[in-house]
Amino acid sequence: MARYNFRETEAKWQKIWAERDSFRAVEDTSKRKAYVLEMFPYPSGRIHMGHVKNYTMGDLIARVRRAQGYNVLHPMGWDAFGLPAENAAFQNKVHPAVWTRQNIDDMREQLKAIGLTIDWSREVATCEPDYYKHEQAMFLDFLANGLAYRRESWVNWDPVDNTVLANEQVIDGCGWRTGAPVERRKLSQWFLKITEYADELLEALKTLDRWPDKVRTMQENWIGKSTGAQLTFPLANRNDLLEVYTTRPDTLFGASFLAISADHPLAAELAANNPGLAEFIAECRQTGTSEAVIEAAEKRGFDTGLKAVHPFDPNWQLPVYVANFVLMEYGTGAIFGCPAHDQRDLDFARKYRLPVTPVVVPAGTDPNDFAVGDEAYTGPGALAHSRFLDGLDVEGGKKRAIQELESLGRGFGTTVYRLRDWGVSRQRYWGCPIPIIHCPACGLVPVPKADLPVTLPMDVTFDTPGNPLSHHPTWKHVACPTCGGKAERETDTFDTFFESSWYFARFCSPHVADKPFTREAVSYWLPVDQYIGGVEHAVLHLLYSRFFTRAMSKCGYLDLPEPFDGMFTQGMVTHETYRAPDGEWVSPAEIQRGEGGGVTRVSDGAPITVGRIEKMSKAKKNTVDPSAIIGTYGADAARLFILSDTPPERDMEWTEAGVDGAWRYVNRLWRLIEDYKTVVAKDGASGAEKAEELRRTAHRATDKTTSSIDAFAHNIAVAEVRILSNAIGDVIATLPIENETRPADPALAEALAEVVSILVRLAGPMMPHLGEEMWQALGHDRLLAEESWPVADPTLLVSNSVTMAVQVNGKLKATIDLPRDSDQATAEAAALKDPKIVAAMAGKTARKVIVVPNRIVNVVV
RNA sequence: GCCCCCUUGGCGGAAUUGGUAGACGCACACGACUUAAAAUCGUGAGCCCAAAAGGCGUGCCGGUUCGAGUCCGGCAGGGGGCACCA
Repeated sequence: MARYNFRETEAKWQKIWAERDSFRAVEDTSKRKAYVLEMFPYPSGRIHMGHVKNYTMGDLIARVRRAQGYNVLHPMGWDAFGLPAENAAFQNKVHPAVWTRQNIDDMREQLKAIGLTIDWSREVATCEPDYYKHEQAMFLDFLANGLAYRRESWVNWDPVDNTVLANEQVIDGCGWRTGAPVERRKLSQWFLKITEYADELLEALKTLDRWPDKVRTMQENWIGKSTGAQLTFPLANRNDLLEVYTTRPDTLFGASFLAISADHPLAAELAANNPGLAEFIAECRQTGTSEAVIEAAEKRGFDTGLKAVHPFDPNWQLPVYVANFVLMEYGTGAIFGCPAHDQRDLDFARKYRLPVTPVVVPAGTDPNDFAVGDEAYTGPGALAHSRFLDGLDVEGGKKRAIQELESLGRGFGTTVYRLRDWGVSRQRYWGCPIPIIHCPACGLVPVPKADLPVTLPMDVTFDTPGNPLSHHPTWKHVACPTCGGKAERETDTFDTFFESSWYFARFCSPHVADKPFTREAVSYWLPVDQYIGGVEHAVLHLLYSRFFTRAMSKCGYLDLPEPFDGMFTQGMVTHETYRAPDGEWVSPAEIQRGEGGGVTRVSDGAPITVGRIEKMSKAKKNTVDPSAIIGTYGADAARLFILSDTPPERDMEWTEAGVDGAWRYVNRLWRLIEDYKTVVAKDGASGAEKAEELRRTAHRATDKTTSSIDAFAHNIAVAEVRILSNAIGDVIATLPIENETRPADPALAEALAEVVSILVRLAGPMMPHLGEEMWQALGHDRLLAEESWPVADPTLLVSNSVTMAVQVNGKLKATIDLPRDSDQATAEAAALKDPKIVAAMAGKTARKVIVVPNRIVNVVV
């Protein structure tokens, strides 16, 4: 029998789906909708296995929902702005726009080879003016609504990419793309006011019950809500106040110093007349922000000589230091130090010989016997040495202290967030221009909406470092829209996360020209019912999009709090790594395995060391090209392997053996259909019984496959399909082929037809091309893509007899078959009669017998 | 340092949520077909024991329970997130 010809078949069905426009989404308010979305790709030039995994998972869901009668929106687009295009332009002398559009064309073809149910008529590319003009208008609306502003601030500067990075884009003190240690620079930047929604974004996490806990926790930590008090310390001999934030107002009587950040305005002022302090501040700024540096950095301070007055005691003065561990960006940039109950404060106090007074002591401890050594006490206890707070617990002390501060007018209870506003200015060319004009007379002037889009000039050069837009001879020179005088365009562009923060809404009506999307379209399609992507965006894209949805709602674009109703984060695709004797990484395509399991390089026979299994990366050369895989095994085999191997949220290891096994199953399924067509269901005593059993298997498989897909247990769904096909194969193997002319058993023939139809429909979303081919082979005129999902008959999910386990003292000794729902007495009697149980009881009498109906009998002796 | 997750055969992983541990697959071994190989089909397999009987088994120690992979406490190992956050 000929092998299944995937090359011909996959091309054929892809063509038919395209010709029939099978996957076009049309709004129809009479139908329930399902918006299935996978994170759109950056057009780097080639798709990778991570894309195949992502889009295969989404496609499985989209196909199942379609079969279940949902009106499905499953679009695709391109996150097309970004630095790689500029790097390519610099290296290959090709314009970013040309490079990007070529990559999009290449990758679109690669994606189509996977056989996805994408509505390509909705494709968008974020680098096109008809996309980004809408976000320019949106930005102006954000500005008008107080959600965008410009401010000079310390920023993270990536010295390799020559641009500013958002806090979310700095990982361990290094740029998220370049890995270069970020520098601190003070620049004027545009910010989006994400902090305005800090509390809403935090609170609404509770409503996102179809999101992974991991992502919700990460966002919660990132937002970093803390409650405490802000208090005022008057400075002695100076008509000035110092504002301090603390989460522990209860420990105020344990204070022994104040410390301000090196970036605090007061520090700068004092440094003007104090060279020693100026030098200390300069040293602080030099200290890097990387983990290693911070870990090693000593707590250091510089005594300013100033004294601050304790808010609860006008006669109590505390020294004021500038300290290297106080951050200007958090709280007020100033702290009070309570060494007994904070480790950093303790380290600092020991170094500068400051008092350490415990004011919280563990329950049952005498305050006068309690001392703090090298470790600060941060646990619960009773307040002591704290005047009016004495005896209260920590929480009570906080409340009482805040009450006192408020009545004295020296402070108030407050909430502080770790979340910073989102800096969106980037000093790059290949991004969306920020639609602002700097006028020497009028200041910051928004580009009038009628003049949008502000488009990128095409005649730019990349031979000088820095931003090509500011180098351009003419582009930035414009007349001020307000006064008509000479003015300059903003030459910064938006962070590319700006584009990806609203593309899911654009997909709802991608062709409207005068607005980003229509109200009707978004109110029908949004929120996205199922979003799928990598966990690396947990606090980047996923947080920005949530903010954007709220911001767009505030500006009247939408009426929606959350963009993504269901979120799923997929695991990565990994592969073994290979190294040649000279230490060079070797790609999987260049190696071969010998008889004895030895691995050598194909080109020169050099022995290869097999290394750890790691995320596929160009650096380690452990990548596998999806197009090569699809060329060798077909898209269906690749899809099946991805779905079957590992639970989707975990990292999967890509192996040749794995995809080879999937390919063999594709063939086996195809042969099964061919065999089915040649056999005849013969009659006999067992025919009806076999028919019944087969139908039970199929309906159980339907039930489990459906629930497994809904629960993202794709590997289980595949296993269920295999169980069903194995069962069908077993039955077919017992039947004669047609030319033996035996009379047919109608019951078995009917059951086989039903069960084979179920099998093909269950397998279709996993292996769609094979699915269509099998469906056609069964004689159907309609496409499988237009057929409905099988529904399990509940009466076939339970059988009439059950096998119960029988234990003696909790250890399995026998199993007994009983009619379903036998009563306890029957089960007990049957169990005690079983010879194995009699033997295991060794003549003893049962002290107790536990019967769980249809499950287990446990005899206790 | 803080927070979160994970640990089941040679491997990926199942287990109706406290009730027959190892579904389904990969790799392996043996057999059939073949001149031979590939492909295909069949059989086997957690570990110990020659086998049966039996015993032991879900990272380790303890607990709850008639019964624990599942619940509780402690420990070890691995992974992830945040991090001088007051």
